[in-house]
Amino acid sequence: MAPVVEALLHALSGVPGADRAAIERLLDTAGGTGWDLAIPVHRFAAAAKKAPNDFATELAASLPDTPGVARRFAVGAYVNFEADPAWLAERTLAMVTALGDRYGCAAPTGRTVCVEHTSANPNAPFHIGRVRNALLGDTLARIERAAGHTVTTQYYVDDIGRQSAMVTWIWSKPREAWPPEIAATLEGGAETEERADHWLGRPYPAVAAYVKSHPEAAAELGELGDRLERGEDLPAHRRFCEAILGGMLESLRRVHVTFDEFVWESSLIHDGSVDAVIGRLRSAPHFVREENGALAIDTKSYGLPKEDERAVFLRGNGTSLYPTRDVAYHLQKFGRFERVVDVLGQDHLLHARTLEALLAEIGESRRPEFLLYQYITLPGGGRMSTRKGTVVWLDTLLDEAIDRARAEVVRRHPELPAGEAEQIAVAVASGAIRYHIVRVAADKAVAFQWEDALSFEGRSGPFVQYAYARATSLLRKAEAEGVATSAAPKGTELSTPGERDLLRVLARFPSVVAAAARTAHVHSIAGYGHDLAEAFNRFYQSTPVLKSDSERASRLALVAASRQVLANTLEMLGLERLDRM
RNA sequence: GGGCGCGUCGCACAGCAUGGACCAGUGCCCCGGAUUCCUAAUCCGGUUGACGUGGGUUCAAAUCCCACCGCGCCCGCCA
Repeated sequence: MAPVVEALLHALSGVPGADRAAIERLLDTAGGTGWDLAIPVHRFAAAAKKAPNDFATELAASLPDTPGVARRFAVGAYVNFEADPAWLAERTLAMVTALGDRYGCAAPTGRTVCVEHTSANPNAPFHIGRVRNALLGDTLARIERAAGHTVTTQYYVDDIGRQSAMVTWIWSKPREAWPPEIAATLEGGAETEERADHWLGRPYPAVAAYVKSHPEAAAELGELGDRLERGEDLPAHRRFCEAILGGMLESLRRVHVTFDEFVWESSLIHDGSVDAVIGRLRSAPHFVREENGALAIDTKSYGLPKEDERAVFLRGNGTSLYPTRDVAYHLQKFGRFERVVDVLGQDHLLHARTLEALLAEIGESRRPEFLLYQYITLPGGGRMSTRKGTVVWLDTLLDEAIDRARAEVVRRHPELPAGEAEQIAVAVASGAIRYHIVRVAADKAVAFQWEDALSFEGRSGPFVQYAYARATSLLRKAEAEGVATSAAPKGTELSTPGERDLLRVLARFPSVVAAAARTAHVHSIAGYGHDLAEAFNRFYQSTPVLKSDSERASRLALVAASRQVLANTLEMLGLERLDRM
């Protein structure tokens, strides 16, 4: 592309507006036309006061020869550049081979990025309404790493506040003292058989309902919340939180989501950083004191869509609120990272704006970047809510996916040992779920559908995994038969339409990754994975490799490169690579 | 009421940032085909569209602007 830009720049010198930026913006890979690069010239023709079609014809004729460009010609008001296919093939394969795992990745930038995601309260098992945050965040972190940054992922654990206190509140009471409607939730379960998050989280919805209609219980709970914030009762509470969090993380590990660091909300209170924030907010420009002693910031000048136009940061009873602690958390992050990214449900938008306002009030100029996403709703519509009990657990979905995948594996490969079949089933299941969630743009609401989530065909994770398995098994066979792969594949031997299409998709990968990082469009990597797998499958179906003669070594090199790029794509999406499936 | 987001074949999505060959691409569904040949979780062919509505800007609008309609979310001394 760069040489073509230079050629155009040279040929268009003297035309007003024909600068490098304009050319780069207009020059694009031509869609279904079959040409590799194309540029519309209307704009330049107008500037030169000529008819667009004539201008294009003249421009095409006046362009200097460019390495890698086989042909250049005008069609209507467009100038097309057809790449020399052999040149493109050899260059692409050489690049993939040389870079290997790093193909598609940018050179290290040295910039540090913190991606905070998931951060679900440790009070119940992980449900699929929450999994979008985890998958978006985890995949974004992988993309940012590929973009050359040094990435740290953080999980902010909320162990302060009433929601978090509910579990401790109920479990700290002797079982005989539990209200019957809460105790009933334990029936049919077995402590020794269920994972901690499932077992300890069982009464949570009932507790939430109970305290709504029982003021004395609500008061007790509020008191516990305050004690926790003051640092009392913390060890017991921490044990419950850790037990449940441990279970939730187990669910997340099943879909290959892990974290570099955990930041406990209580630690920000106990190390004094929340107090420091409160002190700074007290002397902020728009500080106001409410009647009962609560402290707030007047947010009129920030244009928040809040009716009362103020953000309370300290309750009348002297305890802090979530936004206040979040300011402390962000100051901590700003101190360690150059960029700070928060993955948030779009219902937290107002909170994000409030956070920005509070940061401005204390004179902090840095801001986090927000990746906002819409929720996954129930099949009939409506939010999943742990408190309302309207959820599908991630574990339930995974178990179902594994069952279906296992059935498929056994049907296809009855000879496989059970252990290997199971391993494949697990990989296919998690791949299907990850891909299904991440393939849709974050700002699109998604209604959960079992059949869609569990699809192993078409635009799915297993589709991409399958292409990789095919490539792997082909190369395995080549090795077993002692067939050599060319170290210097000849572009002229890779000239079928299927090969050229595949080569083009391979060549596209680095710019797809760069664009995904720039826009935080995580779903575009999923889209690329499908395109690549599709191109490979078409090639595979239409072109013999091991059974070919003179082209065999070159074709094997193409297969090896495809396998490499499929591997890099799968890694970026967090899907397992399977040698067979 | 105010704010944010979304609205594209029957269903589910991509394309919108930077308008350009888009009489719009993909998957599912439906119909028909491909396995003596490297894995048929695949491939090939067929059917399916007022890009929510109306206006505007432009040589050019799914893409930008305005208004309206529909849906979702938010507007707590919850998180």
